[in-house]
Amino acid sequence: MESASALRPLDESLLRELPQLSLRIAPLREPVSSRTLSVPSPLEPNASGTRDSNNISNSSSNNGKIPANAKASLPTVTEFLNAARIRKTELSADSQSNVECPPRPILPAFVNLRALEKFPFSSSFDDDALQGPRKRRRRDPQADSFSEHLQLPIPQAQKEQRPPPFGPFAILNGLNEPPPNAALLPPIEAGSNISQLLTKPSGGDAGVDPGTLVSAQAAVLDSQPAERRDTRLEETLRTSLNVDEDDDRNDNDESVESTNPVDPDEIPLAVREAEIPKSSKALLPPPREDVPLSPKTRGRSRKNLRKWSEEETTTLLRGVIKCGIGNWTAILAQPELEFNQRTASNLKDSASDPNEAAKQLHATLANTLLKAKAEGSDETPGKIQLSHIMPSNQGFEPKSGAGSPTRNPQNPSISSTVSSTPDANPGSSSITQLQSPSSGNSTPALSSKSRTTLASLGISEPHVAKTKRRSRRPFTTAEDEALLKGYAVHGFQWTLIQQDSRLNLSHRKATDLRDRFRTKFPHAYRDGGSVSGKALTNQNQSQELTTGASTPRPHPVNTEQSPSKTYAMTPTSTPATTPRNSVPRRSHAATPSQSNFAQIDPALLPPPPQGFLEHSMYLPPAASGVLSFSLDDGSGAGASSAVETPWEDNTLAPMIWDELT
DNA sequence: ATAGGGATATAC
DNA sequence: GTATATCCCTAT
Repeated sequence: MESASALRPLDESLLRELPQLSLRIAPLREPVSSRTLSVPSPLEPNASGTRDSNNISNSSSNNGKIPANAKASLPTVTEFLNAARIRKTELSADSQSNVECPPRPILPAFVNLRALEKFPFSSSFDDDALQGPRKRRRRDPQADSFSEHLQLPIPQAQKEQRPPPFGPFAILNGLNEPPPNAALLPPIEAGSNISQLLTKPSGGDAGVDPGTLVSAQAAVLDSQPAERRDTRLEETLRTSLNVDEDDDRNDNDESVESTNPVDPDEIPLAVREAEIPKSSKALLPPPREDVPLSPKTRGRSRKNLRKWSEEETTTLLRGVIKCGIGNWTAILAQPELEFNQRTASNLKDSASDPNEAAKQLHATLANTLLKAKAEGSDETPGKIQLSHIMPSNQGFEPKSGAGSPTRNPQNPSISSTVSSTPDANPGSSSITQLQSPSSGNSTPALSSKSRTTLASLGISEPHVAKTKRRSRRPFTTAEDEALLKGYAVHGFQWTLIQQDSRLNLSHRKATDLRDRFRTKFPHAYRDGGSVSGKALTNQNQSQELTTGASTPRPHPVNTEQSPSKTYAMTPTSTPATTPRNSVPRRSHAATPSQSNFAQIDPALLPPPPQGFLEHSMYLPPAASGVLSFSLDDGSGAGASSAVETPWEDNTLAPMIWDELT
């Protein structure tokens, strides 16, 4: 293992260089050829063993011994090709090459099927090919997206943690509490320093910050009457902050509010907070002059401490449900949600510190959110938020999309929550999700109680519910083919298949792939056997996989290119190689390669590698030559011809690795 | 990470 | 209502 890993780099480098070398010097090629040869022959580890032991190849040694590692060490397809080419050239030049590689004969045979599947060959090649580009992107869209989007969850902890944006602000908040003594508020004289400061920053004291001012004010007086002080303060603030509005405001709050054209959201929080909502007025003694105002300076007077009515709380809850916790601004922006001049900050505060009346609601909300978070981990919070808000916005795919949006042309749904790509997907996945409510299970996650509560609130369905289950997306023919290919290469390693960039199955979850394979090729899945061509064909047309297994075709005819291909891949191993079916599929997982393919019918298997590759179509004749070489040089030309014939019948379409290269 | 099995959605 | 595919959760 270790050696293998270590060696590999060398091998690669060698390979790269080889072509040159080989061209130049005949003798040199040997190492290469030998290497290639050694690699593939997993069929008979023992046989290879002789080779392995020595110099030649690291890779070879690997094969026999360690499957897993072997992969890494094994030559990649590219390498093979290169080697093949080289060799080919050499061959043409002289026959010696043949002599040199003893093992070759073996190679061809196993190369075909198995190679793809388990062998280092296949695996290695995958790795190489894949690794570069695909880098094992951990698809975890969920986690990422979730974390990103999810703003709320953890309600209290997070909230508490959040540091106040500003120092001053914090201070102001502190001031919210009614001063123990009214007198504490500093009177603000028009001419006072403070006012000056406010109005004219440039003034002497300009350097002072609001917080300082506030504290200073507070410190300052006791003597003055609260009202007065408020008034003054307000005026001062107003002057400094809202010059234009002075006229209007003087009279009363309402006028201010009603007249104020400015979008609430746009107004600085501090300012808005300062303003007194209509509802709140009732609660608070209306100061006459005071129109609330100032933001920074004055913190919020008692006026601002407006209690949250039940209605508001409910509204908040709804907003949270719709938009998600933490999206206070978004909630405020909801047209249907009216708050009494609450600011985003207010919403946040309320959420974290609900009054008694609303506690229950909050509790419910919290529960709901938590559940949603827990349950819908795969979903992005953002999605949750938006799903309901925008009626137009229908479906979205939670996770799969996030991971690899670009790859699958077929999945438009992937789109972000924002975008509305409801039906972009032919599969209609998006649509299906929305439907969920009807089925009745749509909101399994929520407890009945929660639901009831929500219902009472007028919230028919929490967005959460919708997102819960991904929309159903039937597997397409292309996907099935890719799956088969993936199976051929990776065996039961669904994750690898899923991550294999060549297969473009990233939009599916590994489990999805497994499920599909399980349903489509039950026999193969159970027995770890091969997938009969028939299965594929079936699947293309309709599925008969279930039965399909029963009718295996000895030689599936394959039409490679057409969508409906028959894959003859049966992972079977050559008879010699492996014990067959006995191996439970599990083996696949652990050592997918061998068990799977090996087990399958020998009849199918035998295809020579060359044929196989060539067959795969992608390779041009020349390429085939190369391959043949790579696969089994020795047999070389002669073999190739022989090989081709049989193979063609059996199609291993799946194995098209041209992509790999 | 994969296998097994349950739940749900969809098609017939 | 049944059959099936797909999705999902849980155990290992």
